[in-house]
Amino acid sequence: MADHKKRFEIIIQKLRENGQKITPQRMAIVKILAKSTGHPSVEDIHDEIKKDFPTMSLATVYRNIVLIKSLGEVLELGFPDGRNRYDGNKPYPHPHVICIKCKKVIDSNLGSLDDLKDEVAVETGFKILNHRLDFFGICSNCMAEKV
Amino acid sequence: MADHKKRFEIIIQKLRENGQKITPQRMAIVKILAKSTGHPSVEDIHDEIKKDFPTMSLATVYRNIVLIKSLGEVLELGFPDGRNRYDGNKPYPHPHVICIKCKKVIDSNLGSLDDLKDEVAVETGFKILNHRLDFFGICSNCMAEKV
DNA sequence: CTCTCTGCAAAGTGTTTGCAGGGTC
DNA sequence: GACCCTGCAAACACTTTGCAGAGAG
Repeated sequence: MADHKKRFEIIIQKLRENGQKITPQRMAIVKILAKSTGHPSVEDIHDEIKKDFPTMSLATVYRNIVLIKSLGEVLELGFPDGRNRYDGNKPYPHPHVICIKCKKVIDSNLGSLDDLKDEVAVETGFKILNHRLDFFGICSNCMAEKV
Repeated sequence: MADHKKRFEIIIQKLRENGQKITPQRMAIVKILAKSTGHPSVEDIHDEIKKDFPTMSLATVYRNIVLIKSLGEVLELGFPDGRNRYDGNKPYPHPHVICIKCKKVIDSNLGSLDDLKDEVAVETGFKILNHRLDFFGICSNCMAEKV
């Protein structure tokens, strides 16, 4: 089974277990999140779904993302421009590389921060629950453009 | 000369070099940013200054932060709760450790990410300009509280 | 049949901007 | 004296919320 198909089933299952109802809108949102390799914003998701579902409301997207986030099944990428992006395919913390020109976001597969996390915990006395590591720069496409 | 005094002079000097005028409001803002070990929000800064300067406007704080940010003399910490914090004492990227209960932010002195940055650049083809590394958790104070 | 979910519109929150008067250089 | 800066209030962008009707289980 394809990876994003699996993720879709997992999220839907988790919703069911929590007594949530499976509405068509909810399925459409989960479907996009499950294969969210493009790190869509709420508006991206809304636009995408409106193609087949013209009455879909932005509020519904927001509400469902809050819900799925509370189940730990989607990762929110806080964005400097105030437009958050979401990753429901890899909902655990992992490094992102972000182009400040075209806003493209790609995942990096490098570097576990577990050691550093432990060191920081000792240094500060915190119990570390979570982290985020983002690199900002210019992607090769944007660099190639002579603007 | 104390560290934050030095930072104050550096920022003021940089403003002068850029042809900006040194107003009392601006000095007050720079003074707080220069010793911003507490990582104040815009509202924190505004509140602090209003004690001696009751007519100080929020808009002025925002405008000055944009200006100083454009000179590279203050670091903006994007916050999940949408209330940004600022560090004008160490304006270069460095790891932060954030308590999700009391919102306290402290600096970590560990870990250079230069190696990782180079690896990510090779992996993705990006030219990396910047990064951010934040750990979220519970500080020892909040852990001690039986709430 | 019950109880949650949706769509709509209004309200909220943090930030930015237009304008006219005031202050720095 | 020229031009930038400030304070005020309105405008903005994103997100959240109240309500009444629709739909899942």
